[in-house]
Amino acid sequence: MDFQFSSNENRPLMKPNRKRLNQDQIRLLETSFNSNRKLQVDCKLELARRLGLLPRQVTIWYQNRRAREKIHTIELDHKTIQLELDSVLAENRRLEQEVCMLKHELNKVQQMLSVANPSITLLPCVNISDRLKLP
DNA sequence: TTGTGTTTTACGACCTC
DNA sequence: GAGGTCGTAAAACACAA
Repeated sequence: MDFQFSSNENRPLMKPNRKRLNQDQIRLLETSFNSNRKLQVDCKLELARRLGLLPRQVTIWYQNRRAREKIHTIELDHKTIQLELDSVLAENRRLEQEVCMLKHELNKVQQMLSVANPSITLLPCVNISDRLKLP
């Protein structure tokens, strides 16, 4: 394996000259990953042998693949929650409109009653709607 | 080209069993 | 202690300007 060195001679970096895995290597790793998210030792050694990689590289690939899957899952969850939130907000708007309309109707009925019988005490509709509010 | 954003490989620190 | 996650560096790559 090729190595490159840091320009800082006090702290030489031993970083391997990285090469991306080819499509065949990725295909085999993906197939293996889909059958088991956790890498067994014997499986790692077999994969490394078949792919011409170091067992350490197979380990790293699995770690990174799990991390990518986790990010993908979180993104999907986020989208799902966002859709649910949008739906709840839409329902909330609809209910608010309904409350407003009912308050209006109640007002009209109270007005009609008070005209028909002035001795009736009007209910403050604002209090009625307040009772509908959740804590 | 080249500047820039994204993806992939690799590793160290820390955690769990 | 082996192997996991998490955060990150940096190489590899894609692509617009």
